Amino acid sequence: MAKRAPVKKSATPAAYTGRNPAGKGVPSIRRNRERDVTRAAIVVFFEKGYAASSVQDIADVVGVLKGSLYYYIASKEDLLFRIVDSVHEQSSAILDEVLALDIPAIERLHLYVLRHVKWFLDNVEEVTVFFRDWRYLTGDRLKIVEKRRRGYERVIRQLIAAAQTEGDVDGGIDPRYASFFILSAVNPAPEWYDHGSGTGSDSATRIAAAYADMAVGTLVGTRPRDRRKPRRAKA
Amino acid sequence: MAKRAPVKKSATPAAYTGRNPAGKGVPSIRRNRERDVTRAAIVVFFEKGYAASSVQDIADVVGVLKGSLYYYIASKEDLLFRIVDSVHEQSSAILDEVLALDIPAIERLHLYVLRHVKWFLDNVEEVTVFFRDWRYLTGDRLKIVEKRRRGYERVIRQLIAAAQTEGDVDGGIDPRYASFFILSAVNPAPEWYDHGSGTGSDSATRIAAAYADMAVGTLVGTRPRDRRKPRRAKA
Amino acid sequence: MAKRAPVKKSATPAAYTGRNPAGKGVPSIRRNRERDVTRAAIVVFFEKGYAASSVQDIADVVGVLKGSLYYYIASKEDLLFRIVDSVHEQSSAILDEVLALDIPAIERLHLYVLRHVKWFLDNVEEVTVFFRDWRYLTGDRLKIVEKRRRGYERVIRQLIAAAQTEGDVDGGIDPRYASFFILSAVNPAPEWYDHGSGTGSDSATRIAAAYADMAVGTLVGTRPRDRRKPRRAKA
Amino acid sequence: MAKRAPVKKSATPAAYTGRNPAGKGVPSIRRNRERDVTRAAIVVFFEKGYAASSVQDIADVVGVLKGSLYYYIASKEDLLFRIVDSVHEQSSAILDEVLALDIPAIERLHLYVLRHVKWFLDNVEEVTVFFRDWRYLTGDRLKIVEKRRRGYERVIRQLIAAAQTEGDVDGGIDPRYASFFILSAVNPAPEWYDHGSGTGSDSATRIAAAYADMAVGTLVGTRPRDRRKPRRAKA
DNA sequence: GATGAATGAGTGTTCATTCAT
DNA sequence: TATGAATGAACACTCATTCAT
Repeated sequence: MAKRAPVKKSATPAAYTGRNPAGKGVPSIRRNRERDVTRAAIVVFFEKGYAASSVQDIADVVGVLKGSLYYYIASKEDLLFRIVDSVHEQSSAILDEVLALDIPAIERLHLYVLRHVKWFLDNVEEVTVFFRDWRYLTGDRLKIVEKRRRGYERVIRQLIAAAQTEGDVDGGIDPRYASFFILSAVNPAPEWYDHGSGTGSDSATRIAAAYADMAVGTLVGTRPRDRRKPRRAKA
Repeated sequence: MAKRAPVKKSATPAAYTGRNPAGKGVPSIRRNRERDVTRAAIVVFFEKGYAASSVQDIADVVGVLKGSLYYYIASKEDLLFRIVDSVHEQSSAILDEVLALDIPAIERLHLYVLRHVKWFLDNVEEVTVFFRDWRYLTGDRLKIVEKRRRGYERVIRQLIAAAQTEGDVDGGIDPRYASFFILSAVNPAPEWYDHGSGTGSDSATRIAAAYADMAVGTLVGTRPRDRRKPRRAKA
Repeated sequence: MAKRAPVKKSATPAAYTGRNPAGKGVPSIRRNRERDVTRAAIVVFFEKGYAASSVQDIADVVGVLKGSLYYYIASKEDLLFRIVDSVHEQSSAILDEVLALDIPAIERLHLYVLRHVKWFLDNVEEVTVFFRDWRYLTGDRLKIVEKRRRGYERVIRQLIAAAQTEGDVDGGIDPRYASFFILSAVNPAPEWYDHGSGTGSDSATRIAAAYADMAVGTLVGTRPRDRRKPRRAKA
Repeated sequence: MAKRAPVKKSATPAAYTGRNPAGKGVPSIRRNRERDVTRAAIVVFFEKGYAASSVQDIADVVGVLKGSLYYYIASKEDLLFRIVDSVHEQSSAILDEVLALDIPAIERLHLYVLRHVKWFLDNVEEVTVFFRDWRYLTGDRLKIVEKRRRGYERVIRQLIAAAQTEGDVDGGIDPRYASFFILSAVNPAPEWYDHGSGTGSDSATRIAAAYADMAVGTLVGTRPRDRRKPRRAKA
């Protein structure tokens, strides 16, 4: 997964994204404390929601005193931003990769939903925090995230419009609504998936496939036609 | 009348559910304070989220002292429950009405999504609070809401299954995933709608129609067929 | 019971002590509201303690709105003072009556404890409030009560001293300590009596008799006699 | 160390029961803050009563901000429980010590009252809080204390019964009433002692001796002897 | 790096009291 | 007489943050 951060201007140190070569000579025990803190934040935020989580909760999970956390973080919101920022990058990477492929728009869309949902289900906690709690950011960081979200939505919209141009999607469909619809359907997936029923976790791939099919169906289903449907899931 | 009353003490006071005869002769200025409080809570919760809202915020909007609110409410959570409960009843009413119709399942589904989204867009604030913040309820009230949600999802699932039996939906679709998908797509609608772009509010009906079409498309779109599509939106 | 109020300067209307001839012509339903309020206060204070009781609690018992209570009372403390004042008068009456008898001091003491405990057990609630919560009075009212208590203790002390003079009580006993001892033993009686064990309420007379015997025993038991009495204090 | 600790969390932290080695080298200024808080609570509760005391009052005495107290305590009630618990242990220790002696029951009783009152007078504040305010505990802690009290009373009762068996106490005495009587007499001792009159504090030993004598007198004084005894109860 | 202690502003909630009607 | 509404001060408690050590 090639990284690609269109905005990148975060206070986020390189170390935290884990992409430094694990510093030679630096005792690895040390370096991981920072990741531990982020991991703990993800778990706690996921379970209680950002607003209802306390710094103490996170300190408890890390196994460190509350005050000590401030060696690693600047503020509670800082932690949220790290998570949001990291998830954004992963998400963008997936999108970029799919967009770069030389296949019909409708197939790119299908593939994108497939990979997105799969990735989502494999990273339920942090991605849920991302989609649920980004609103609690403030100031510039909130603006950054809002901008990214709009950009993201725009790309999907363009993809749908392209599929229309290519004749695979009903011209009567409003790409804007459709992108809302699909993104909305896809994002809260783990909420149902995880708690709603006892669906085993190994079915992540199956769910992703079903979602991809349904997303495409949303677009093509309203058009009276003969063929259609790209790369179907075997399940 | 949420105050301590020696006689009756329902969690859902008559006044609030709107079932009192609205006392003739009583100056309307007085009678509405209770509604004012609930309205203020809806607005505040909608804007800041339940967890980040303070009772003070609500008092400020109502224009009374913080402590005075407790003449009308038992607790902050109480306020949330009122909203959630009220929205639930409206939502159920719509569903029940549609379910009672003697038309094919696929058409009931289409009609349901149409009305649901329309109602949603006409009541963006409280419905958003409902879908976003119900999680912050605790104890029995949380259990009640969770139970309702599961029941709700089950009804939609059965509707999809019925449409499958009636031959209008691809048998390969998993009704469980499909109900998740559609509910998820539909519920956060106003989130995009309201903030995402400057879509005029009079288009609520148009949006609802588009959503209904897409929802049905999700189900039928993956089935190779000729006809289909119930009651289409003219847009 | 002849009344005897050495201080009497209370806001307490005659009606409340119940000694008015129940006003002819005055609808008795009316007049009793005031007593109801005092009764309710006794019950509530007894159960929760003065400090932990709320005016709302009392209003609930009376069956009236909180604000309405203030037609009958000036303040919460006012209610406490009424109770304390009333109990004081009853208590004084018993003491005065016994003191007036022309019998040996030791017998007056025995009789006094007998009647005091009997009266106590027959009026557990208000008397308990009296002994437990008088401390919560403030200002002049607190001073009045403290003064009465000291006077009360002085009378008992003098009675003991008289019994010493009459040769019925060991001269080595300090009347001051003895009066403390006996009053202390006697006052919290209902606390044990009521809750401690399932002693039937009809045994009030029996208990009173036992207490009277023990109280006298306290004084005469240490009198030089043949053997017994372990390790005596040199004082 | 009453703060949230990931590792251990006893209701009775070592420091407070005084069982930690009082860390050599650690500046004593630091170590005592926790005790300071408890001491302050004792003083404040003693003077105003638990229910009428505010956490602010205690913070004022300690000389920290109200919120800072919560680094040391979990709740206001927690503070009360610490006091009650500590007093209970001291009290039990005295009782156990005396019970273990190989002397007649009546002498054990005499000695017990002697030591109990002496200890009481030497720790007036906390012991008064113990006897006066334990009722304000709630839930399990209340149950614990109630159970202990019953156990305590039972032991005294058995001691009296033993003294009866050994022929030192009148068989006509009801050990239950007698234990009530003596415990009641003894427990509020400091209440009179401290405020009632200007008795010097060095007389604690004298008072204790007098009380011990009177307590024993209570039991032996009613034993059939030559003359004396006015109007006895027939029971 | 990490601790232990403290801060101070804020939280939701309670409650005695007042008062126009 | 009694109500319904509001007040405003106080309450117990929380928490993100700071900082000397």
